[in-house]
Amino acid sequence: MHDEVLRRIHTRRWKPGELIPSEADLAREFGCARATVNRALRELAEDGLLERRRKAGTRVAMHPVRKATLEIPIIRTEIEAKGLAYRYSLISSELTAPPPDVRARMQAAPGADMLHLAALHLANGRAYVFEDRWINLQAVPEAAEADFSRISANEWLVENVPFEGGDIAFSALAAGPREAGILSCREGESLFVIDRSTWMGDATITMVRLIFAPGYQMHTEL
Amino acid sequence: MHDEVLRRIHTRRWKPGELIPSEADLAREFGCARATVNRALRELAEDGLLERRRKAGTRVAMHPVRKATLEIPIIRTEIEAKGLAYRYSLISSELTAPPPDVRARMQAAPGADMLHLAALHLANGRAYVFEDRWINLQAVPEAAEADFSRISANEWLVENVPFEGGDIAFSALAAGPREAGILSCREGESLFVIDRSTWMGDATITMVRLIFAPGYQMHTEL
DNA sequence: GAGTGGTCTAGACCACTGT
DNA sequence: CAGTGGTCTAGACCACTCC
Repeated sequence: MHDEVLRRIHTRRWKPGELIPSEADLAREFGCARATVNRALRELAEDGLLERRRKAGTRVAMHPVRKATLEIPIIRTEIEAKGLAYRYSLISSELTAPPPDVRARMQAAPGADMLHLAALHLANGRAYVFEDRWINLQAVPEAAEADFSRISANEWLVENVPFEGGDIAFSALAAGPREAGILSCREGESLFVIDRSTWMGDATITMVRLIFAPGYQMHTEL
Repeated sequence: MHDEVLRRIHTRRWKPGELIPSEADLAREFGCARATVNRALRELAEDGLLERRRKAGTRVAMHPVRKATLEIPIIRTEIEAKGLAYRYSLISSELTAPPPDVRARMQAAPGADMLHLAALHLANGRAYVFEDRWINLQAVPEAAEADFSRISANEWLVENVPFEGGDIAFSALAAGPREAGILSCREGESLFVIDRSTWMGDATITMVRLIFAPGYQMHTEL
């Protein structure tokens, strides 16, 4: 069912922009229940291949906005999945007041201290990614007790703190003196960067910047 | 239903790694049909929050591999969605034999020419992204007739050529002389890059490298 | 073998929305 | 207001996989 509809889209029997038969008609044509048709069409709509509106019917998407699904793994898992040896090193950990931009984006109380961590993840002994993170202790008080010299905040948070949502931004950054020193690369080299923040309820839990060593590629399929 | 299960995960009433009741049990508890429970749990499993195995049952994911869904829009649409004026400029178009790495990745016949395009997309008159693309004319012969000085290959392909899948890689690149010239930036500046290829059946349709002007961020939510 | 999820059927009511 | 998709019920059979 799902596959047959997909075939009709790919073979252009149903062309982009075209209205396709209603669920009831398709159920009759395929000799199956409407629920089956509904599920197939709903899945294809979630994949961006169909556009559905009540009363108006179902159309083949004019511009199939393909959605790439990025899996965001724990860094240790990502490195070990490549068959490399993982090592982790805490660079610094301090309780301090965040700079204004961080405080603003985390909607934190003016006087409150936060946990600021810097750490390096290594693959086969070579710098892989530098993690610069702020943790909101008002939202996650138990983070004050965690031993981030043993386990990375990345891993500890995923295992211990549930979250409802967050946002991610990907960009490129030229290595400054600090990044060059930590990642053992030349100043000015082009580095891949992920900025991420996660929230639960109305509290921002953590903000992190991941700066990857030169040559890093993030890969996914369509 | 879906939301209530989500609540139980977030409030840790069901903890990571824990086995939750079977669909039949939950249907009794919630006083609803098993199909309803099934749909809710299936969706949460697709989001990476649950792990399901026949006979073994359903568990709360230990490491909730959150999946960020990237929407890959047409460049014109992306620029216009930001409220900026879109302009497009074809830099070069030639029919030529691809370099060995391109030919290898596209699994093309040794002697075959391909269409090689270079183009610039502008937002409010400023360089936004440089598009360097190869199109496999064996897979898409009608591309030879298209007028890529009028419509970008990006847009033409999305509208005219269906595809089954592809892969995307994101990385960072230091601007060389060519990129600096085209994107009006300094040599050595750090640029965000997307490499994408798409296929249909067993033929690779196109390979494209998108090099974005400095400061570009790709953004999504979790 | 037994218990789980995966998928389907047949039917129902509802919510939205274009005409 | 009529037609569409959105969601649900109650029941069934099957496929897989752990024991």
